[in-house]
Amino acid sequence: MQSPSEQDYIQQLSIDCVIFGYQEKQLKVLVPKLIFKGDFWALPAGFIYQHESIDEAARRILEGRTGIKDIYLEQFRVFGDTGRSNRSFLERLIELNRTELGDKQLNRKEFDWVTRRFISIGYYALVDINKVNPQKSDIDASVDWYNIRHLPTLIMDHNEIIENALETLRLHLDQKLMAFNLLPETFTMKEVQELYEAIYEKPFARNNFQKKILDLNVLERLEKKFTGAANKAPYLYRFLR
Amino acid sequence: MQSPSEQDYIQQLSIDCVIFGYQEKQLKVLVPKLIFKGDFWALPAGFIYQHESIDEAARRILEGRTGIKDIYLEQFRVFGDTGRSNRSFLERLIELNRTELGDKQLNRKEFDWVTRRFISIGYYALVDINKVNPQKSDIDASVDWYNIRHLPTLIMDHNEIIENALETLRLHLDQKLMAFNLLPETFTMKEVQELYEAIYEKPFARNNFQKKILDLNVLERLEKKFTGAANKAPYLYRFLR
DNA sequence: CCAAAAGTGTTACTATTACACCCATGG
DNA sequence: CCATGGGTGTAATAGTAACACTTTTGG
Repeated sequence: MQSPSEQDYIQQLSIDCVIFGYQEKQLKVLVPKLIFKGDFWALPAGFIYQHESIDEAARRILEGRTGIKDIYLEQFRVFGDTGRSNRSFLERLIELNRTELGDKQLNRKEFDWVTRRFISIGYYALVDINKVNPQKSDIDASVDWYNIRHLPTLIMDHNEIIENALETLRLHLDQKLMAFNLLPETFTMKEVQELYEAIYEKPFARNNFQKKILDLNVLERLEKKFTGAANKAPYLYRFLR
Repeated sequence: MQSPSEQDYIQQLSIDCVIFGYQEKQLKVLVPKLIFKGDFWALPAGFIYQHESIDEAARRILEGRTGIKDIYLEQFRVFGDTGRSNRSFLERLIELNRTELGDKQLNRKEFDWVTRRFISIGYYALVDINKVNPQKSDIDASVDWYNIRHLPTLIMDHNEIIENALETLRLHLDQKLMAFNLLPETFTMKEVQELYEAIYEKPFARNNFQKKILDLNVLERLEKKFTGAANKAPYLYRFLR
């Protein structure tokens, strides 16, 4: 693999992705953990090739981490404070991994490239968690889904970026009808409600919620879902359009 | 003045500013016209120094064009398509200005720098039009306020950027209570209403509008404003907080 | 005293929230 | 036939839009 500094990237500009998923009534974020000693977690990120648009770059980064092509994604903010540099984090990483890094020492050019000030475009993505096969990059020890309220402390301002993504998600959820991107192909109304409750961290009244969602006229009612439970079987729905 | 390529800017990243003002019941945008032959209009723009945040850069650019320091501004979107380059526009400009450019020929290095692909962060600003003293840069023939519905055709995607800024302005106007940034220190309720009508391009009912705005509890009612007209004098208001 | 425009109150409508009831399901 | 959870209808409330009336102002 070519090192970043040798590739034809836009300089000092990166993309950070907040990948949202939903499972077991919890809103989750896909966060890789780095292979190095010292417990470093960092958002999936990447750079922009000269020949691709920023949306294409975000799509490429997301496909690399999730294995899926058609992903709902949206830019939500640029993070451009002067303090945004990998330097302090990388120095600590090198300090803690001196022995392991001995042979495959980062060369000077590489170190300078990645420790310069970076301005980052924040993208968030909504995926059906069941369709995702989390992919490790060559510096990831693991890639896991974390409940948004039980995240580890990530590097730099990545926790703040996630919080910012969540705020934007809440603001635009109804307006752009994007919630259904987090659900499987078919789902019950209760599942939609629990998803909303996970996102907004507050309860909704069952009957009013159903009315509100159905009044959007974007759901097709399918057959009933028999679970074997001793109660009325709920309908399944599919998202249209 | 140093040429861009010699300065310590972030590469291939620019800031485009949509400066909104309000006058004579019209929403206006401050647009400079370039000195070159061929009628080129371009949004106030600039680059980001290594030592300043993107917000600071936007503030610097805005202060340079308006002469005022404390400006309400907000980033609203990144424009990052691959086609975004000054090349075609600059080639046409050079073609049309061959004779004039003869002596002060752009050098190759300079041309290469400014014709590379650029990714631009869009900021919009809201100003009290009476406080602004439009400043020409050294390549501006004039800087004028244009009614947002009677804009000239600007270079590149700048018309699209303005339309995008307006959409964001509409979306966040009430939520962030920013309308008052477009008005002078004191104003009548009718002026607020006409401002809203200019922004949303639709009429509002007078009495309901008054109630809505007063219910925000952010206005202080001052003395009456006597214009000499043969009708009840309206109150003046001041924005609080 | 009149026209014009501002202030305010009152009613009608609509959307949201709260409450209530009935129905399907499997043990 | 009972407990459980789902579907739906109705009443109460709040928020918005429409309408009406009164007041102030200078000629």
